[in-house]
Amino acid sequence: MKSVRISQIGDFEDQEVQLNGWLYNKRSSGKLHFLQLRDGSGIIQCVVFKGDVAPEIFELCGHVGQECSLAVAGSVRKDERSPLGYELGVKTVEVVGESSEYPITPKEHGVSFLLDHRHLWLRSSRPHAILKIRSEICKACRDFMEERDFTLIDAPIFTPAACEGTSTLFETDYFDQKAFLTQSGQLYMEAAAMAFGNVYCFGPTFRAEKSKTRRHLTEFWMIEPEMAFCDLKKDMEVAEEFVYYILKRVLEKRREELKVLERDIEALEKVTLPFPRLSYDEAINRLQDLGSDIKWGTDLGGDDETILSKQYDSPILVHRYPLDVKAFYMKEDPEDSRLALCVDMLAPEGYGEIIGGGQREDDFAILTRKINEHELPFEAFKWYTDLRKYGSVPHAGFGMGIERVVAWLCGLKHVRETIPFPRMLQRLYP
RNA sequence: UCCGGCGUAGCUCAGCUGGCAGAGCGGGUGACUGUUAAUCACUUGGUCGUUGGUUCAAGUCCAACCGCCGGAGCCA
Repeated sequence: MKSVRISQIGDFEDQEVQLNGWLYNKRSSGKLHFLQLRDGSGIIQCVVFKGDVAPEIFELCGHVGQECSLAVAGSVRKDERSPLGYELGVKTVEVVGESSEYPITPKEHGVSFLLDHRHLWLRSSRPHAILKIRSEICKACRDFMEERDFTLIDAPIFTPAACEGTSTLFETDYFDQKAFLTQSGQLYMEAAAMAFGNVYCFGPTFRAEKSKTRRHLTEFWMIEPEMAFCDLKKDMEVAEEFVYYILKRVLEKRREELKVLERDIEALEKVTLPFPRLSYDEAINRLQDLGSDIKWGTDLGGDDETILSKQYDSPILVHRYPLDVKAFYMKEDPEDSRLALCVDMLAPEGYGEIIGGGQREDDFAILTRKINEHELPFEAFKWYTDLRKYGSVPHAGFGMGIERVVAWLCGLKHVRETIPFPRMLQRLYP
């Protein structure tokens, strides 16, 4: 008999098939058992009628536990009462693997309990929907880069030094020296951009920051494009087109999952190109008008980002922050030496920063001075300054945090649900 | 690191001015031919986070510690 996936069940109406899956839930009513079977592609109700199956099969179905794995055979039939449109009229059931007292019941659970059981929680409909959307977003990212002729260049995970200061790095032994887990692939992408033109990396990054907020993980995934012969203006255009492309893909392909998550889809459909652009100066004035006590020269706080982004339906691009609050590699604005040619993209609905990027300092003398001013070890960055000695060109790029984009598109309060196995200040298990 | 809050059954929680440890869900048994987090009956289940203190008596009051949650800073 043919084994089929639940998502394909409509192609087999009135045919006998075998389904392989796990028992999601069960209800009984005298001479009937209703088995909700889950196989990762969908959930279907399998109806076991006492008159249709052997007595020992009916008895067995009364005692199978939640998440018991089953091979169920029967006939596919259309049924208006089913959310799927079809159910299975069961002929035989075989237990593949027993399960009893499964910890995650259909009732409510707390965050800590669910995260302690993340390896099992993945089976539930909500994590399932989120991770399907994450998968779609990752694919959209790669498709966009592929279509725009970006070359995938994988950045190293072990690095000899920080790119933005050492306080937030995970340190590890590397034979007879120290190594750090990467907090960005950007510097390596700059080298690669000089070789390939347009490049990107996509992988995990690590921050040892002891931050406990809904927007932070110690291990998170970032996609970092870098473009040679590119200025801030073009950088912002690529960034907005990229985010819009991802959004459209999710709306097109993952509507069912958004519904499971009860996402306000209309809010996502309001996003249009081009995204509003605000200079840092304008943002500060705007925030002060809205009642914030923020002063020129400081970075935007979480509350400020929320207040600002709630003024718009689309993500916004805030550009040209004060040089002093930004990393050493940011290029100075030739029109105002207090400013950096950088940009942050803030997602709407208060989701905050999803992209940070900008034009890089391409002058050898200025970059060397900046490294010293930031008290960074020059030896560790010697290779990086070489890029300014041998055919330096204007170049720019950005980094997008995948988890924050997933949180925004899914409408989630906390990024811990956007990654299969979150790593946080208080969590390294499972 | 700082500021708040919470630790009671497998889970979610109630437990008042200190006086016999509780509910719902889950697990088990049974009833029911159409259930949708099924329903109904019975039943099972406890080192009240840890240590110390006050008291005739502490889940309850006090102290310290541990764990977790929320927020801030920093960032994607």
